[in-house]
Amino acid sequence: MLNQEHMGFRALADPTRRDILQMLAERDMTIIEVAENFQMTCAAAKKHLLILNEGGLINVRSDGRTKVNTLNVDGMKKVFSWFDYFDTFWDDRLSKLKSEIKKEIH
Amino acid sequence: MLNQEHMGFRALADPTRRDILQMLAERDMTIIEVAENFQMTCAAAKKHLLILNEGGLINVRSDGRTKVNTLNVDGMKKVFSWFDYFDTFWDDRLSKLKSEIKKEIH
DNA sequence: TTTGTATGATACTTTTTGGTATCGTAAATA
DNA sequence: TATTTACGATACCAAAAAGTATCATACAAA
Repeated sequence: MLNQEHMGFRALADPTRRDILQMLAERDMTIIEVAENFQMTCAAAKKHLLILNEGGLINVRSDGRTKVNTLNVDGMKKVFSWFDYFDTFWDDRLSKLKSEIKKEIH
Repeated sequence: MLNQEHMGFRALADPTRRDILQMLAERDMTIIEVAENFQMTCAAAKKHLLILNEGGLINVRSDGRTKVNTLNVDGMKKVFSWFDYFDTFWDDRLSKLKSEIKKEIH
């Protein structure tokens, strides 16, 4: 196991885990719900959730006797911000934002 | 092999490959230069460059008898834009950008 | 106790990573 | 022209990491 950044990228390398994250962006889910939605066993879902957790991309909260998995926005931001290094290449994205903001101002 | 998006994320899963990308953001490099910079054999470097290429994150251009590896900005943007799905969670990042752009305008 | 939830522990297979060794080719030069 | 050299591609192998599948366990609540 390397650092947190690496674990985040590693967690994102799997398509199922990326889909789980997008679903968690919509609503919190128990492990059972994840397993049902992605047609896998509970044990398999557990592993994906564990890796997502180790990557700091999700949190787990106890709610009575069930556990609820939620998106960890800060963890997502950290991975997202790795791309900051390439900011100089994002000009069009920036200029798009600029024109939108100018519209907003006027 | 799945789709291009997946190959992009897969390519980013390795720390060495992320470092290679950051270096390519600074300057183009031959395979030999990559191998030297990361203290690995040419064969190992070749494999990383191949995976980066399959992920659409780099391009290779022939220059005389040497081959030059360059950052593929469009490919990088495609992976980067996967995070658009989570835009609603990025508010503070957006407002930070906004205030910077407003400063720039005035 | 039984049931629904969740976790742990293995065992097995596949993929990834990096090494050595080899081969091909284009260009410079003796 | 023949040879050497630089650059790079490929094949094969071993170790490590990751993915998959199954079975056993824990535990609270009805």
